[in-house]
Amino acid sequence: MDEPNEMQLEDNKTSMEKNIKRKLKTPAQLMALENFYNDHKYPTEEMKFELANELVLTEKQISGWFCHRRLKDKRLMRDEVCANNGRQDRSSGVVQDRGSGLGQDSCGSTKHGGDYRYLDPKEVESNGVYNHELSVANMNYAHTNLYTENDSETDNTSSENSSSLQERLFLQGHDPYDTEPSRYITQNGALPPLNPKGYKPSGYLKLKGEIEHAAVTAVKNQLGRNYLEDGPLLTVDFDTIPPEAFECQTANSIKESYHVANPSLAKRQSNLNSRYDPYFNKSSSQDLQMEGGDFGPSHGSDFQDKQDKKSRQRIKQRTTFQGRAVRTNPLPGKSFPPDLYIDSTVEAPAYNSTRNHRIGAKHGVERMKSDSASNPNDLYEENNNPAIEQEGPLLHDYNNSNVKNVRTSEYVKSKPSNSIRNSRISMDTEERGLSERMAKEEKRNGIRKVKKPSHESDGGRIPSKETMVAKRAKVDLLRQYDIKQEPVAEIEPRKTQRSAVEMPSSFSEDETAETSSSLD
DNA sequence: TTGTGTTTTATTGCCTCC
DNA sequence: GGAGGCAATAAAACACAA
Repeated sequence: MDEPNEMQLEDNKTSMEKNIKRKLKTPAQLMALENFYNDHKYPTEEMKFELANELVLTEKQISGWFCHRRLKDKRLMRDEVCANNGRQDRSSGVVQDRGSGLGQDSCGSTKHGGDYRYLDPKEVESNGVYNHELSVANMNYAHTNLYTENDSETDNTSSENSSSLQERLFLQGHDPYDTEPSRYITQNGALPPLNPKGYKPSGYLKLKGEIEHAAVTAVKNQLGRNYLEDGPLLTVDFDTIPPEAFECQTANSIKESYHVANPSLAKRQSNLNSRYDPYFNKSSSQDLQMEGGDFGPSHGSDFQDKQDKKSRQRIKQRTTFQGRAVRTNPLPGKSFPPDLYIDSTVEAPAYNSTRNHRIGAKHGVERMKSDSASNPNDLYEENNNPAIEQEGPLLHDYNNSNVKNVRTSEYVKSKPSNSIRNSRISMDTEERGLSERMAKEEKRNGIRKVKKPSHESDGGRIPSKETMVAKRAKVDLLRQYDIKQEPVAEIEPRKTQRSAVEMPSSFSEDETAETSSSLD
């Protein structure tokens, strides 16, 4: 009777002893996991096994990581919903209509009616997509294949996997939640067809997208050239729009929406950025060195450290990453998807300011670069880690996965961003993928007693999806394209703009709704 | 240098589904 | 009943401010 317990205790002991110090995943592992997670949020056993083998992790670790990763997304979504609800309360019905009939519910859950109820998260995330032989090394290729396959598919939102949908949407520049100015509004202010390629989101995406299009279009039209010609002007001038334009204080509310609705958000965003910036800045400064062709000699020196610190402090005050690496094709030999260029050239620079934060966001993976630059020997703690020894295979594959990476960066890039939106980006997929589960969760939560006030419910958490996206974007771009960042000095002029945190960088849904509501 | 806050990882228990 | 997933929790790792 007690034996199993004792055995268990012993096992736990040993396992605890083994894991006295929990080990952080190596950047390579994280990157692989993240990339894989993009495609398969619910990996099958086989997938986990393969992943575990490839990454030299246990299946348990893989499972745990995915589990936590999902939780993380979920949490972000929850926060976002909370934040949105807070703001929506102050806005008029347009916003709320947006979710009508869609089972929009209160903070912490997303019940989706319509098409998504047919989605089985598991099936969608794993089986539905995973038709390729799995190998971490092939993940990106699989992804690519998935793309092309889906592109040729007819619209069947209810049956397609959410990831592919998401990707396709992004690939086509049609984030249903998003309204990218360069795409969604033409020079004459008319709405372009929702889907030039024939894809049309159904259900929630469809309704939401259309509503937003109308709303956004209205605002965009009103803002006129500033918006159409140059994004940043929009945000910069946004504050100066006479109150009459919005019939009352909404002009301010737009500007302050984030702070008002969720002051902690801005604060946390700020914290986040400040926290993450150094990582990037570090790499940034190193990139500058790299640009000069000076890679190694100063690594690890005190001088270097001090310089880094100083430069970090200086650069931290600036806009760090302008996504220019994406804007200019760093690899003349390699083709960038047209979207990228369109996006880069046409997209309102206002987005850049926010993108800066996103791309500049730190993550362990990001450190991979900076660390590798600063201390090659310290790239990985585990020199004996086969996965790292396989850095060849592992990283090499990523290096080869241009399409994937471009997609990823595009994924980041093409989105007008703020912390709220960032969450949504990932949730587009996951909400649907998890909708069923979430519904159950809802159900369960109604019955289940909360043991403790969860820290998750503070509603102020900064979506680290942002960091994920930023991480991927930066790492992918920098690593795979060996991008040389442009000197900060070139970027500096933008620092006159308010930070992404402070200003609504784009027509996010809420802002749009607020403005459009007053337009009515 | 230290305290604080955040993120990440690991573990455990419960629930749902097959 | 087992497997898988989620939520809660603890703790390590990390970054930043004072």
